[in-house]
Amino acid sequence: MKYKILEKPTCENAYELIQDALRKRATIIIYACCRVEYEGRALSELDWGERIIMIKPDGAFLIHQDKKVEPVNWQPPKSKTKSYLRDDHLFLESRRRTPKELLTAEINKIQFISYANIEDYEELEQAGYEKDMGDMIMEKPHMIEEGFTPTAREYSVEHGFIDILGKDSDNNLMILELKARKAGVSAVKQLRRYIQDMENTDNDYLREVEAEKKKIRGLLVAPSIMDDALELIEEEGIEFVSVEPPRELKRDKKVTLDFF
Amino acid sequence: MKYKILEKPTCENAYELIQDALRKRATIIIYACCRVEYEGRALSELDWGERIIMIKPDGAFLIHQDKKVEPVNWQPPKSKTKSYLRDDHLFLESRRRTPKELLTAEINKIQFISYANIEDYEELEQAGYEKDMGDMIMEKPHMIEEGFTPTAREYSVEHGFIDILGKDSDNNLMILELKARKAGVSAVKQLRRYIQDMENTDNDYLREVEAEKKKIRGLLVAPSIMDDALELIEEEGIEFVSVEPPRELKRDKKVTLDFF
DNA sequence: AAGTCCATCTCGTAT
DNA sequence: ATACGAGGTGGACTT
Repeated sequence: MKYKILEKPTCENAYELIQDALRKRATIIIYACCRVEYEGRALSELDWGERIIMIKPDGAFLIHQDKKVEPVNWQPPKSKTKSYLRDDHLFLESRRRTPKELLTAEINKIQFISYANIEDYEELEQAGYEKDMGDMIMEKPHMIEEGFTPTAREYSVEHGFIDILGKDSDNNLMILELKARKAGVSAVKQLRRYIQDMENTDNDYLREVEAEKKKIRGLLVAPSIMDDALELIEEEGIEFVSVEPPRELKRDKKVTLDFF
Repeated sequence: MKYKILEKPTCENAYELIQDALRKRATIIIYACCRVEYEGRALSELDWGERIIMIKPDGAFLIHQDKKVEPVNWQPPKSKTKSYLRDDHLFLESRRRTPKELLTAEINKIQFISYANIEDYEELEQAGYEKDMGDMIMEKPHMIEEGFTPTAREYSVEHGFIDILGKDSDNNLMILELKARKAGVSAVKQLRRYIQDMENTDNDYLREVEAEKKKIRGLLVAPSIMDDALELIEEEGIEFVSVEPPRELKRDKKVTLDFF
């Protein structure tokens, strides 16, 4: 059986179905009137009302109201779900060990309940992120400027990691800060801190730079930049390079490569 | 009618039900085999597989796989949903204006589809957040230390907002950074920046402090602190004060107040 | 409409 | 297990 639905079941019948579904590691959907309590990292209470409850085979537990993308209450994957009957009501408990968290839904009326063993073997293919930008720049450094040579990725400094470190054609040190979205003031400040870190820290790159009396160039690499960030950049002598994050899915890329 | 379910409907019948549900501003749940494409802030593609699709009356559109809390694809509230039939398949489109985003689900087989006008008039009551901590400290400043007097909340400085600004019993300036969860290195760095901002900026507080030759004290206020953050705090001369975020719901509070 | 910041952020990944 | 950072972050709030 692929799925099962009960309409307006008694709490007892719903309880049986849930036990069955939990054993079979199925995905459960319940449309019911419930009251919810959560205690763990924070504390919350939601009075009686109709909601959609979803319990996934990985232990994820979601309670959705009829608005917003996010569930009103939830537990993450690997939580343990239990159900029991008490005072003519159906209770659902989802428990997590670390951190210790407990979500309890008390149900008094069920419109419908279903479970299904969902068949899905696909994963989301996506593009357009900072990592994709970094990959692209490492592969095609000339898109930053002619003669740019990357020397390190995720280079650790006092205040974090420099996305890409490299040299220009005159052997000046280049510090690249990548943003996949419009860059704001915070990105400029971050880059400024990295530049200071490189100036202050005693390291191989800096010694080389000093020995050759070269400059340290800071480059903010993003598709676009906010006005106030642009002002700050000019004050700081930082450069801005406009680069769009690549919008090519791996699957499409593979097809292209296979083609040649 | 409160809700409606169709089991194994044709795409045509499902289409009719969806049109009906969208008119009635109902919440739609579909368990179906689909393919999904998204283009907007990023780009993604999800090949054929069974998923749960939820469309809420506020325009929120969610596609859930059988794992994780977060939907694999989604659109936020106020998105516009359209559905149409093409090549024997059912298409669902959810469109957003700013930023321009489009989510398209192509459905070839439906296990079941339902819609319901959910009755829920309750909102989540919650406690245990940074704001609650701030409220509590403003009300009972002595919990920071004897003689502490708050003078400002959300005080704007160069790099952000100081959670609480105040004075100790010797009239030294105190900068409080609040964290409702375990504080890490980043919280210390944030506080350090605020202290520097106050030292560098020409402002009333500082003039007063200088005139009286007083100190500026930085306090990290959180339930606990990570080891590396504690090391950094000691280096920086910042103080740590352990405060648990209050865990009292407004409803309970009101009841308590009514009682007396 | 755009910016800012918190969150039971979630989720991946490195340690 | 824990720490750290990115995210189509979402969502509330301010400007």
